[in-house]
Amino acid sequence: MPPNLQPTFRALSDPTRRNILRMLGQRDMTIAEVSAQFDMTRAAVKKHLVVLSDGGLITVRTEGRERINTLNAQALKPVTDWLSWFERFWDTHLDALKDAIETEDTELEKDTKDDTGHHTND
Amino acid sequence: MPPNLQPTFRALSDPTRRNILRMLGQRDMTIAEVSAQFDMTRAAVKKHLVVLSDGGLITVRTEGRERINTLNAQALKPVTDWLSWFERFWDTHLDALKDAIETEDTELEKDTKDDTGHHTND
DNA sequence: TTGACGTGATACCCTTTGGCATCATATCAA
DNA sequence: TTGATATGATGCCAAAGGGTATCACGTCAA
Repeated sequence: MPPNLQPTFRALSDPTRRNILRMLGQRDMTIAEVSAQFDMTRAAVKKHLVVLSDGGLITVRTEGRERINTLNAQALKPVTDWLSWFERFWDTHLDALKDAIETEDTELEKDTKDDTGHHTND
Repeated sequence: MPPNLQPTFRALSDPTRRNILRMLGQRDMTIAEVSAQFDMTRAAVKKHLVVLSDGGLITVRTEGRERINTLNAQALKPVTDWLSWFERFWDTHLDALKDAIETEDTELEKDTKDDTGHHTND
């Protein structure tokens, strides 16, 4: 059972945060280093980092008085998995996946309070 | 040059909208049909459909007095492409992609007003 | 010890977002 | 025509989001 997608999708919904992920994909950075790349205060960047952390997309380790932010790209896997369900609509060379897809059809997302699960499809 | 990712990521950031996409992946639906699946007013669902449309994820065609919503899964492609940049961190069997990835390294996202492009990395 | 430095935390602001209620408009069916 | 149906559009509201400014606190280096 995949973890809740919502915090991760939420984290990805902001361009600043997406850019931070790309930056951290190149090297670990302190908050100050990340902040230096943007036209906003350190506090604002810090907020973004918290959201990214909530989404599991980064981890933070303390090193002296610094906080090193590290990309945790594995947290993107549930997102790509969710998206892969739709690949059938543009990708034609799908074969073995069909079965897995079909069985997964009826299970829609149940990751937040407002998911009522009313889907009476099928 | 991929279209702006922001409207698409934005559209995906809400669980109701993600569920709508899954539903439309199974069959085209009118607004009323979509609304029937959720514990919210038609007006609220309509707003979600507008956001999905803004993100290019659905198309709408008029049929009599009805509005048929159709999934446009191709609009997810830029998202998966963006995410694929990170696959190197959990996927090991990457070979030919390495070069393409390297050349793409320096080009971060430029899809909104608040992307300052200050990235002095490299 | 004493600052400077890196960060956490909080309060406040304005805008966006997700929801509702309501009314207007167009179409289908008698 | 007349009424039910399907939708569009608008205004309102509370909450969330993205920023700022500011202060407190631990850490490093003299």
